[in-house]
Amino acid sequence: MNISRTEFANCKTLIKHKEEVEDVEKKMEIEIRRGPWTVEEDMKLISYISLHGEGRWNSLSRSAGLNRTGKSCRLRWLNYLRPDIRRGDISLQEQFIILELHSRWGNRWSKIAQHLPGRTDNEIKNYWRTRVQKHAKLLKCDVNSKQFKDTIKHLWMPRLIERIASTQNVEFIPNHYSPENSSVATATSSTSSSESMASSFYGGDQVAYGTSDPNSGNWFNGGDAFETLWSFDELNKWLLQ
DNA sequence: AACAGTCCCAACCGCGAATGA
DNA sequence: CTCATTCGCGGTTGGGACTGT
Repeated sequence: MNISRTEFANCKTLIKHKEEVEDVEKKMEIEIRRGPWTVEEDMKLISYISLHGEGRWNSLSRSAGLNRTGKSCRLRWLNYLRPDIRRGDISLQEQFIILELHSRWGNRWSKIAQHLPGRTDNEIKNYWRTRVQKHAKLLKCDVNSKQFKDTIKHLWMPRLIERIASTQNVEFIPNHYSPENSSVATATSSTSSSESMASSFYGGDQVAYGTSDPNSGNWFNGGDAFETLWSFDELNKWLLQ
């Protein structure tokens, strides 16, 4: 077994630390709060961060007077309380981006989330697990199988493009569009490939639409469940071809 | 109305990596 | 170099909401 010195040291530290924490918690009967956050806790966290900023979560938790772990505070802030969190249904465009980026990077939720302003990795992960995996289950195929990936690439994504093109004007193309990325113009017509559409939306590997205002009526809005894009029978027929 | 089954999401957990003393 | 602490990621789960019978 190959293990680096650092890894070995980390293992030892982890075990020792865990034992110590458990020991102290037992002895002192410290009541670390778990479960759903109360309004008061939220207010404490928000007001503390607005005054002192985020980071150093363990000490932040103590200083803010919260009987929570630093981890719990961080999660609550990042996934729920942050002011730039975008709520509501995942739009068609966002669905498209998730499908496209997942096909490239797999379960790299945080990386995918970087390309969806206001969406958290947790939200995207939940979306994938509840919606996309549900379809794979219905079709009785593995979500990582080539068959299912092909379904996404050749059926779902083109359908999404059609729907997006039919519901959006050219004016609603992403605001990072530039003349050198002229594929966008054709991408919004029904004959484009999903690849060119994808690159037009999120600018390849760069975060290209970070300036989109989540609250304005831009191309991000107008969510629509992708279940409405096709029927289950239709999907099944395609799979059996 | 009552119950059972399913869906969905907030929150937790374990782990590895990074950072600082 | 070692040890302690913190951060961030991906996987999992508990329970409320919703839907069907």
